[in-house]
Amino acid sequence: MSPRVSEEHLKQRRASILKAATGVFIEHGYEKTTMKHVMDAAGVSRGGLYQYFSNKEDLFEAILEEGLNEEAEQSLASLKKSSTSYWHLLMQIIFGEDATPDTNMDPLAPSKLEFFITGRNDERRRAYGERRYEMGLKIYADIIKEGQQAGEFRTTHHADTIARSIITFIDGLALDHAILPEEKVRLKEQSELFVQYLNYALIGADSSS
Amino acid sequence: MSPRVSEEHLKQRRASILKAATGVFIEHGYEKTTMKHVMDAAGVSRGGLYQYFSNKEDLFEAILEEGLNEEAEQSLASLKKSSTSYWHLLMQIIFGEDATPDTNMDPLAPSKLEFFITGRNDERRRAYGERRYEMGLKIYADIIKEGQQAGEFRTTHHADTIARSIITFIDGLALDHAILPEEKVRLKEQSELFVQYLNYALIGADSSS
Amino acid sequence: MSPRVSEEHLKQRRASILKAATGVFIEHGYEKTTMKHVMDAAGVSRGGLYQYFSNKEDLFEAILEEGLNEEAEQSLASLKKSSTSYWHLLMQIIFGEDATPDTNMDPLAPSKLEFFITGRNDERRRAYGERRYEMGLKIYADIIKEGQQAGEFRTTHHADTIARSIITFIDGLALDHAILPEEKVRLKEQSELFVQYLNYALIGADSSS
Amino acid sequence: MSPRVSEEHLKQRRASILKAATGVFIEHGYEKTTMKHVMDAAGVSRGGLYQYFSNKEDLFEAILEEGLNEEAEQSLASLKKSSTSYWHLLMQIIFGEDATPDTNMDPLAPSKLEFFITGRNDERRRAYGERRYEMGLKIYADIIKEGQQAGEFRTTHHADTIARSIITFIDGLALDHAILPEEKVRLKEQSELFVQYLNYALIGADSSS
DNA sequence: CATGAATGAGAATTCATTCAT
DNA sequence: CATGAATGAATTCTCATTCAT
Repeated sequence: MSPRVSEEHLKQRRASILKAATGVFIEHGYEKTTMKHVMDAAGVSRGGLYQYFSNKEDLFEAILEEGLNEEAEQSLASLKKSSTSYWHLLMQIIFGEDATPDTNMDPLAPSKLEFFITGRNDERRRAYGERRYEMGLKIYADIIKEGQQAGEFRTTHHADTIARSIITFIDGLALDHAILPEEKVRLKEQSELFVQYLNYALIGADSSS
Repeated sequence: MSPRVSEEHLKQRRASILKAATGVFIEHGYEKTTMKHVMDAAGVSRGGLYQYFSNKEDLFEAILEEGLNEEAEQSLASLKKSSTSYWHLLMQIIFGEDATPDTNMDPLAPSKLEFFITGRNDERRRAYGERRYEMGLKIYADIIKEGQQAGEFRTTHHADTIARSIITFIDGLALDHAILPEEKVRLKEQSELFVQYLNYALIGADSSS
Repeated sequence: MSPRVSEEHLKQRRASILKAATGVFIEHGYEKTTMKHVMDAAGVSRGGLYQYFSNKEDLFEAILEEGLNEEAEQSLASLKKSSTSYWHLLMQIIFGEDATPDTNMDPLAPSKLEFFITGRNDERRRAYGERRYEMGLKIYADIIKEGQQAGEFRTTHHADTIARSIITFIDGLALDHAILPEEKVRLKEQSELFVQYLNYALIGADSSS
Repeated sequence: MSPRVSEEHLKQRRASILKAATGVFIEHGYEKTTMKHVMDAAGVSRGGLYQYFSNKEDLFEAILEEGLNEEAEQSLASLKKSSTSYWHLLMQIIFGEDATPDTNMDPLAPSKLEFFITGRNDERRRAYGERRYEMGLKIYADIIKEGQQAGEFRTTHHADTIARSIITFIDGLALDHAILPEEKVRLKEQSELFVQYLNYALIGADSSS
């Protein structure tokens, strides 16, 4: 009744395919990646691959979900540790643990953009994208709202609008970073300026970093 | 022998293909558009189409160039008329004639993003994207610099950094607008907030809209 | 070592697979049915299924054999009970117990036709089909011959030819019934006409039902 | 504007593909035939084949239509020439020009049966099959009706029912002929018996062979 | 015996691009 | 110049069957 191959093995295999696929997607991008690429990278047969993921879209979404889980855990952890201030918490969520603008970017980000842009006319994909957007939005908006209630942030602007702007900016950066070489995007400088923007919008005084 | 067909005719034919193709790219996006789509929309034969544009990429770039020309002319014209202030000029370039944030977006924008994102590993395309980025950057940077020299803008930030951020923000908006329904992006609200910040960063007084 | 699992159990398992498979073949037809369909319907694992039947063909033939056994038993039983007349016996074998044309048809018939038609170029399948044909033919032919010897049937036509015609007609009906909706085939009317045909061929007088 | 390749050439090419495909379908049957088979037999490239027929189903239906046209013309021609009697006309339509049961059968018949049987759960195919059935039915039914009105045929049975039985019988013969070797089907003997009965049912006199 | 993961041959279909007319 | 027939490389996906556990 129970599978002869340990469930652990299955999970590992799935994970290894996912990992290999992630690498492939990073290298070739979503559109250019073929199932053959993944097969070769993961060392799986055609049928084996399709056993785990019924098509490229499914495969990519699985990767997205994985990422989501990681992010979620991370931000949750952050939330708890960062008692100092809502501002600091926000910075942590945006820039990671050290709350400081840096040069690192999710290497899969370009493919993600591709995935959603090329699929913008597909109902299913679109809905999926919207759900993800809402989730991200909520995280930022909630913190901002709490900060406003706690009196740390000013209420001049809707928490929602600011949250949206955070996403917009991050998306914009990801986009430019995907297309342009680092020396043209100047991730760090732009991020710093953006932090100032947020500081202005949330706190008002010019106490930038 | 002089050409059989008047050069004028050729130009017109080319323009009509370009126009039809633009519509097709807007509707289907870059990747999903096939040469057949364009042929049908433009009422050209396969061979005819290839006579003018040697492949899909070439065709799309031609459309991009056309757009560039229009924009260039427009901004040049704007430049001349807008004697009032550099601020007003900047707004005009960003938001068009009326210098006011609105809901309109270049309908071809999503396809442009597609074009550059999916082609990010292609040397040729990448170089082309960079050139375009530089051109856009220069326009914003120049105005900001001039505004700074004229004393209208403060020099707290590098003109260049602000110019980049403008592009990043616009790209981010375009991206989200491509993927999400308008009620989720809130183009106008986001734009207004951004303008407010720009005003703060360049001029300083908190004279929000 | 004696077998671990009782032979009874094995038989039952086999029978349950066969039953489930029959349902699947009826629903999807022979070609469209996949082993997966059968597995799911029978609640057997892939390996389990192959333990009992080494491939789809084997599985289907097993079903055919089962059917054959049933039919054989049935007709044998009929043979014994029906002492009234050879005519009545013939009707019973063709139309079942009540010896009357009705609307019922073997639901598996369409798949059987598929099986033999699509496999007509396969030596093995062809031979199998021929054997079955011969068996069916013999049953009809024997009764007719006996009826002729008993003087009940006239000898104008070869028993063999009439027997063949019975099969041809039944096959034709099964075929049309498989393809067309009942209201187009008119099973009953056609059957009645056919009975008349037989009556004509065997007895001659127009004493139709 | 007009094609550079003569329309004649196009038709010929299409016809040649159709002819080659017919041969392939006769040899392998509908299901087993692949587009590759057709390509090779017709000496067309993959793309070329798909230019003319968008898939296997389309291709096969085109062949069916061709056949229909031929048959239609033939029967129409027959209709006109055969002034002798309705009976003779009927025989001509069933058995061809010479109005005599013989051993010839449409070599494509098995594939046709396959096509409709394996596609019996497909809405489109089913509808197509029904349409064809109706057409065939009408031809037979009309003649019988006319014969009845002319007093040549008796009205004991509905023209419609007899027409259906003719089709059923022919289908049954085609089926058995597809599966069994000629010496088992005995096309000729069966046909003769059937004709005899038809004669009895329509005319009544027992003028058997 | 049972299990179901893994295999891989094979089929269908699409589309950019070429080239004879 | 214009035309559209022809090409064929590429890709996706399916499924019967095998075999290690």
